[in-house]
Amino acid sequence: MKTPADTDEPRWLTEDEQRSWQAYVQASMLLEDHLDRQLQRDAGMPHVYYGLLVKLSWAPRHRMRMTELAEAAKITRSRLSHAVARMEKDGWVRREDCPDDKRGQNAVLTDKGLKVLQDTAPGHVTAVRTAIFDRLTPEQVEQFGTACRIIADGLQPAGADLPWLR
Amino acid sequence: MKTPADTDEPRWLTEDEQRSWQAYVQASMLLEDHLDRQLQRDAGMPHVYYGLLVKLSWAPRHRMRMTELAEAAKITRSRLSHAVARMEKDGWVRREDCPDDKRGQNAVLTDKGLKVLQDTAPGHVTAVRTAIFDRLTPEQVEQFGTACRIIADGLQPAGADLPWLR
DNA sequence: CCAAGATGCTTGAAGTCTCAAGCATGCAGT
DNA sequence: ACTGCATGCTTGAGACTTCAAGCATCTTGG
Repeated sequence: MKTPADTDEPRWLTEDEQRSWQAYVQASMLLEDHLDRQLQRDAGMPHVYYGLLVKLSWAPRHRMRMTELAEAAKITRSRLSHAVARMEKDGWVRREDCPDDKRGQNAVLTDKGLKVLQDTAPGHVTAVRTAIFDRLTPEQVEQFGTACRIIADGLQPAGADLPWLR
Repeated sequence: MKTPADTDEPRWLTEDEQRSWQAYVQASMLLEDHLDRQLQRDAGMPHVYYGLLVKLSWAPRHRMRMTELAEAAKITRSRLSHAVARMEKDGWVRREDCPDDKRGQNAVLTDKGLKVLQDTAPGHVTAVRTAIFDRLTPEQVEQFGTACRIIADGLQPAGADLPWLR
């Protein structure tokens, strides 16, 4: 249960850090819960699935390799497999063999999937805006984004495309 | 699928907002994943459960009413019920009838639970620090915390203790 | 005191996610 | 061409969460 690094007394969080950390944990809990509920109610899908549809809609020809999509959405391939399986049942997404790599699969956004996304987007954006951006000044938005970017960058495997460094 | 409010074209996110939003989504995904993995590996529990043990350890006499605990941790009562059931099996928490309200239950942190928490805390704090606080300036920590607090406040039912207003 | 509704918590089923394992294909070195 | 390992993706089982429903206890108004 202990790694060598843990045996030394760690640097605990300062009071300020503790407060910010608790604020983050609460915000992220409430936010995920809020958006999941909103999307489940209005579109019958969890927030992550919505994100997947969005990524696909942004992609050229509305299709992406599974691994690529998983990385873009920051989820595991396994999770994506299950998610696509589910959305395939709903007819929102279709699998397609990859021409150049017989192991590969493309996830393709269907017309039905696109329509669902278009119908759902306004309500979802409103929810996000109401929960966040209508409450923050442009400066705060920027600061919040900067912090998030730094955190995200720190957590991406140093060279996600340089696996031999890991 | 549409509520009246959705029929008007919504205010889409500006480019800056969109960027901050994507940064947040990615950061929160990566972070939850990272901490869940760390705690699962080192202590056999998901991040939420760790949070519950922490709240209990902070409470007077190491015990809290179920509803109180659920609200503190920003999770549903149902989720808490399942979580406590699981941790009760592990012997980390014990249920106790509430003296003044026969419907009520207290969740009580056991000695074993406290020990698990103490053993786990250093590694977890280090993970949090490495992922976040060692990467942000004190000013950024403050700004990040402020934004999170605003978001969290906006999502708590206006008067969580004033249900008749909802 | 009683009925009716509110509150506190739990339950089971269905949905989702994780983890480890597995299959098929690609690729590098010989 | 062949072996051995890497890569791309899927699968099933078990863990966790959600949702709706349920039971028991309080509380309020008559």
